[in-house]
Amino acid sequence: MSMLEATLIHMSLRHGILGLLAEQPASGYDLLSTFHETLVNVWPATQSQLYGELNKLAKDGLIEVSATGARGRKEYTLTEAGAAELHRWMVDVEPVGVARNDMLLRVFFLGRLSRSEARTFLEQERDGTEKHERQLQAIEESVDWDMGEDLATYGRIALEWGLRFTRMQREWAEWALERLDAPR
Amino acid sequence: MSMLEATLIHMSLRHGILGLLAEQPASGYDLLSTFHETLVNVWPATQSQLYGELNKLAKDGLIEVSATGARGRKEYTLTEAGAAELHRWMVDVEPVGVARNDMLLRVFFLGRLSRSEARTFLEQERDGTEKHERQLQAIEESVDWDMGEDLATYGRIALEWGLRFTRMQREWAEWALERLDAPR
DNA sequence: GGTGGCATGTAAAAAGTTACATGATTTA
DNA sequence: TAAATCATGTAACTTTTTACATGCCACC
Repeated sequence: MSMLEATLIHMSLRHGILGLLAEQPASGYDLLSTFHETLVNVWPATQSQLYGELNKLAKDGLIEVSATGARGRKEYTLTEAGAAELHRWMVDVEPVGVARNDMLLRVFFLGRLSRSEARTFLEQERDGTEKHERQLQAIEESVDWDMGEDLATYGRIALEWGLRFTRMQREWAEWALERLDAPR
Repeated sequence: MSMLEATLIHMSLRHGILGLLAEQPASGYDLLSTFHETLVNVWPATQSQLYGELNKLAKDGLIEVSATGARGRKEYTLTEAGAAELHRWMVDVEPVGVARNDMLLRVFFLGRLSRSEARTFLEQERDGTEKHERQLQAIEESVDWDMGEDLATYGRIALEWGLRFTRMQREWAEWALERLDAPR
């Protein structure tokens, strides 16, 4: 694969790391916390994947070790090449959007279940979504969004997506349950 | 890995195939059409993946070749074991739900862009979502939903999710654009 | 006789998950 | 001094994508 082609492929974990390091230098351990705490609903990453990608990014010159600390800690900093790649991904690469929804896949096949089983399925979906909705509401209320940091400013906008998504999905499940009882 | 554990892992492509074969026997080619036409927004599958999975499913006894036709066509039928596995997945396996959204990941990093670039990003998102919304509306209007088939009955419920999702996301992008111009 | 659609497959690489593995440092 | 946390890595496997590969059959 040529260098030109290499710049066109996806790898959003890579860009998630670059985006976080654009805010401030961090270790793999630091980044893992952020992926688990802040980005878990948007781009989950495992420890294994993260450490592997950090080494690849360093090898590719998009990040570099800017400090070493106790316990083998390596603090990474974004390079100019890394900042350029982040910017390119932000403005030139069209988002893929959401795909693959195993809940909706089941919905297509609800005809294989009894009416009662289908109702239980949709009720569980409604309740699970409502639970998630309340978790997001709790985050909204607990975080200080006026702190002036970019990640908070735009994190609030991402959270709004989640709040609207969970409300939408809960209402959809309620609608589907009504339709199930009066399908025709 | 034991047989017991094997029944607990994900593999929704597998269950997408089982679900479609539960409606009626079909060849890989038939199934590929359905994945591209009906399930593309829910569970995309490539030709390569599909044919490979069909052979695995046959080997595992969840489907079987019920007829052969011209050009090497193999028509598959769901076995009892396959129907049982489909049912198990429908009622016993909790949906994973939506994860990984590379559009929202970019939103977290919008602070790295100029105000103008960030606005362009959100406008593109709004316009792209609106286009998708209109495509789904066109499907809703063109399909005969009263045909009495399960896949249509529940496909309509899945489509409703898409209609509500695209409306939600378009409205969210509009909200985000307003907030961008009056952020504080 | 050529084109388009029907029909199935393999190979290689990328991306993601789970489990295994090790060790240092801080804090109670 | 024991437990919790910090800290990084490897190995095996699964899932998904992209590209390559082949050939039959119906229709014009």
